[in-house]
Amino acid sequence: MVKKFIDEESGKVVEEKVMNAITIDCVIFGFDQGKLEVLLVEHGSGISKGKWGLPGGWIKEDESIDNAAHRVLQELTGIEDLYLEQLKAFGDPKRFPLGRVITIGYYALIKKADYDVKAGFTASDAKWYTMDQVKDLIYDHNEILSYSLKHLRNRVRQAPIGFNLLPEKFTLLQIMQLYQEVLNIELDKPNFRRKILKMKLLVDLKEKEKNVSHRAAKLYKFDPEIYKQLTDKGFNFEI
Amino acid sequence: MVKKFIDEESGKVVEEKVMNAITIDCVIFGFDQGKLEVLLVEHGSGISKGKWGLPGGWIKEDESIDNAAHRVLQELTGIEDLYLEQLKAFGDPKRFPLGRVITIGYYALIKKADYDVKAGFTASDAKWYTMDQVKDLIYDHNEILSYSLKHLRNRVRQAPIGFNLLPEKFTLLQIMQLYQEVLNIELDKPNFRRKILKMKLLVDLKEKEKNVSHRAAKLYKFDPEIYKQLTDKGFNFEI
DNA sequence: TAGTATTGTAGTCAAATATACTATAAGTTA
DNA sequence: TAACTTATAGTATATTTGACTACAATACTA
Repeated sequence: MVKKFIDEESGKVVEEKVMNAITIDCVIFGFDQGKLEVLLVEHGSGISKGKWGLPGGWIKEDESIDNAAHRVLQELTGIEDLYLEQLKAFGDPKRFPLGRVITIGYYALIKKADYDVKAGFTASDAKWYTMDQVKDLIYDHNEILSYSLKHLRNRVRQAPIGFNLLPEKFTLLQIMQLYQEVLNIELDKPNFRRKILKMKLLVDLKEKEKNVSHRAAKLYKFDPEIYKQLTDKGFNFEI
Repeated sequence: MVKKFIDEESGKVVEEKVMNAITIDCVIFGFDQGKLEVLLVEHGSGISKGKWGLPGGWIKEDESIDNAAHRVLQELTGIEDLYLEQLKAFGDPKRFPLGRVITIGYYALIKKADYDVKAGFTASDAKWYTMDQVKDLIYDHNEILSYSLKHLRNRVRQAPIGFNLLPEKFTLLQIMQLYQEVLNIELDKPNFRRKILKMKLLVDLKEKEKNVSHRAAKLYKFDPEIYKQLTDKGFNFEI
């Protein structure tokens, strides 16, 4: 690991405390068949070869951290527009075995049904894991993952971000199952319907789901514009 | 700004993208006479001489980010135990005029009445500002400050952290005024009393305030142990 | 084609909570 | 002692939540 560096102007070696290696690591959440999933990658080389971890990368000199995260995700998944939010920085001096590396954790929510996320992966393998399938990850990635889940559980109740895990068009039951899974709670169907419809946040698409072996449910979509108008009027999303 | 560095093993100059200068900046909140305040420092030297900004410092090679933040605050204020939480990392490539510096923002809540916070400041001057007194700060510190205020407003409603801004012993009116100030809302006295007392979170100290020119109010304190017991039973703090 | 299973959707009712008040007590100050 | 300020108790109404019942619509299957 790098420990000394050169000051460009003076040419002298500068104290090592100023500089740090810094990376991005991203928790990519998906939702499939009622289960919350996370996308992990297998490391193809280096000391952690064969182990699984969060997808990540370096921050370039001329890009913002958010841009770096977007770029890394775009390279990995091919998806341009996804929900992406910074979690926090993780910087235990021993988190990376070969030296001091600070990482900035992000989490992303993607509409798994609408994309083939693994398209962008090349050398290393990538795989979806349900939360209880996740075992030992490299470095402190288990900590980052559990922190992000905790964070997601808070955020999902305060802001309408859960929709980013569902297809563009969804049924009320799908949202409810999403909340049940993410928050690990049981919800009452009629009560949940009433609560979410009363917000007047969802657009009734006047369509019904197809190819289901039961009575087809109405399809809705989430409209960010409507949400903005509501919040401007003082509306506060809460589940 | 430093742009190249040496790999210790090979002795070669390594690509510059890997390393970054990284700092801590801390928003220190206080509460005095019904007003939320923030502690700013005047820069005594360098390109930002004479300007005001958030207190900050470098992260050392062998300390965690949290420890760095604690150390920086301890050096500045002399206070060991204060409420300190990481906000997020700020990394716009242009945020620092002389080169790429990523900063990790923290915010702290201190019991202003119980300490003389400015004791630790030496060279540079330090001063408390109410939120509306804050003008142009250096770099992106206005952004960090406004982000931290937004974050505080969310957190203060979800967790009993507001008490960290009050003296050890406080009255119900003091808490209420704190919430009114931080959240910028009006509250009803009897209703607020009932709500907070019903939580059974506060310890009645069987004491009354002194030297007040009106009927003295009962004093209470916040007990983290009680809060822990309540949360273990499923209690959820919410204002 | 009748029956059964599954999910969607509407409605009811009591309990809990929030909100807007009024009233009074206990002090301080003039 | 009167006027004033703040603490504290209480009340009445609206709103929300939670548990539950009922029934409609559709698909499958015997």
